[in-house]
Amino acid sequence: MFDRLEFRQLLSRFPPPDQVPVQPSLTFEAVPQPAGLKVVEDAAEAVSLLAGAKDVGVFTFSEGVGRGSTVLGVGVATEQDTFYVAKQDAMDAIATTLSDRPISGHDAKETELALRALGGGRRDWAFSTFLAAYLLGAGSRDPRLEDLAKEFLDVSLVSTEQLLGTGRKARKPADVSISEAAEFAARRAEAIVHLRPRLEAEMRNLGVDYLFHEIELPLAGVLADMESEGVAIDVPYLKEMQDELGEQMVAIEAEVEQVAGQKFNLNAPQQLAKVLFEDLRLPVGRRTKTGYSTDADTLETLREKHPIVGLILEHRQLSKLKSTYVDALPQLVDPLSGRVHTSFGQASTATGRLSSSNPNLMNIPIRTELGQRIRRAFKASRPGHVMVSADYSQIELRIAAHLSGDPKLLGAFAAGQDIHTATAAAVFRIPIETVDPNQRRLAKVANFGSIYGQGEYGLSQQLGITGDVAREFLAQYWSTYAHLKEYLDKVRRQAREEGFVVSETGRRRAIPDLRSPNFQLRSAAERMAINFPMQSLAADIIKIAMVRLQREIEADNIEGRMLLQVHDELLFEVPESEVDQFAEKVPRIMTGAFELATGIEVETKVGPNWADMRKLAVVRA
DNA sequence: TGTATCACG
DNA sequence: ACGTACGTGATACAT
Repeated sequence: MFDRLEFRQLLSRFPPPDQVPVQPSLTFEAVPQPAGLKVVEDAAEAVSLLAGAKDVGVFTFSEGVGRGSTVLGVGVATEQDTFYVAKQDAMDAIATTLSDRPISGHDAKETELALRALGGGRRDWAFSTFLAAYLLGAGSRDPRLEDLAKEFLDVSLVSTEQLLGTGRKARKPADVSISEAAEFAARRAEAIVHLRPRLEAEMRNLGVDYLFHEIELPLAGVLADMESEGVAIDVPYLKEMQDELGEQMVAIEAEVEQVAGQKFNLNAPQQLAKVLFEDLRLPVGRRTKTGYSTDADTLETLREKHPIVGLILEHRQLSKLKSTYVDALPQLVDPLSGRVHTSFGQASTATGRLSSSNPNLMNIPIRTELGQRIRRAFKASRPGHVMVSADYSQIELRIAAHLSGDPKLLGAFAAGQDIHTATAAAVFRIPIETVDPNQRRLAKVANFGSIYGQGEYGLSQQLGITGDVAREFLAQYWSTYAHLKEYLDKVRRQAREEGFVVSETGRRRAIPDLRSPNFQLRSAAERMAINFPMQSLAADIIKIAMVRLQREIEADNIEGRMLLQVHDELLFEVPESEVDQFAEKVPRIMTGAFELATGIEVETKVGPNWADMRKLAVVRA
């Protein structure tokens, strides 16, 4: 998103909010000349070098990433010393000694996992250059330590690419000499210690210090816990499904060959487009950069025109779900734990949401019958345990009501009404009891569209109605929620003036295209600006809840564990004996995480797996 | 490496 | 007249 993170430039796009005092000048003492770098072999000596240090910076040098990595050495820096430890007993001693004191690192979650692998316990983190840079830059790319050191310290660190090389000349971390590894890791630890006061000042200046200390930094440890915990999947069950789906796909492929009169690769959009639009002469819909679009929306409009279309849509679904989940998940089971361990991205989104990768457990299917079958594979595996889930109801629309103060929207939430039904009643001016399912569907699409900045055309496409009908519907919608409209217009206007947006918690997003002369780019930027305050506050509310929940779970010394977060949902694996405790704890903390004018509603469920769950309670507070 | 597609909130 | 809903990550294909 941002070309080679130009932090100074970025910061200039982020003037501080009025209520935060502007520091007259952010100047710092010069970075001390690099001190002599020691390679320490003796465990007792390594530990003694930590005595009396105010801050300890740590950079672990590992083979592999995340949980499964092997730590090859640890770079450590204090105000006095910079050293590197590569001998196992000395690394273990360092990790243990650092267990009971806050330390500074680059990526706190990754370093935490590495230190735990060395036998260190949980710790509180004092600082993370990675998370600070994320909050300062609000970019969507992973902030790199060498860029920060260059920008804020004018120090050139050896980059990972320089150390290991790229392409076929690349070498493994294990093949790096001790002295090179020491220079790499210890200088990084040193840079972390030197960066800390500078980045802390920048964060205070920008008003993101609350977010940093109260949310992101403690969350890093929670995410490390969740990644370590993992989630069990039923591998034999998925293997069975693999065969079944494979057979179904082969059958459909044969049918398609019959109907089309030729054999081709159904997964290749270009081949498919040729068959549909040239050979079978079906009416062309949307176009892409490279040719005819064959996406599901387009194919759906052709369903009645030719029997091949339905077959292709079915094959698409099977192929997607089989390759992405049924085939992939069993291969990602960790042989040691027997579970899958995702990686949560804590600094990879522009809105403050988390992301999940390797595997992505935030997009496990749920909407279709086949999707439900896949979700069923995620199960409570420990004896006597069950899954408990808790999700926020309509959190973004509640936030929209809260931020806009729209009386109609607030009133509907206050009355405990189904928000889409209430919207339909108001827009169609009919009694709420008489709203039919189609009217509710229209209202639901409009409600979601409004928080994404959707316009008339988008709505008409989404609903399959004409532009005229969409215009009339939207006119009624916006006259119903006139205050919401006013609020969204204000966000758009202010964003355009300032070039960035700020959330309730102080989270920021720079959107340079807000000033683009190009209508299309500018419009897209405005939609991002409109959505940001709602999506990002929702992200922060659940993050606050996660931090508080994990603290309470630890303090109460109970067995149940937080496993996953999926934007507005938390998933736990708990002993049956603790279900009542979680059913009280989880909604209390989730609803108490932030005060919204609408109140917050949380629904809890329990069951043997992630698909078959019965409702426990709906808690409003 | 880029594009199209589609899984989720 | 423009083009058309926000935020992600994984897969397969084509280059």
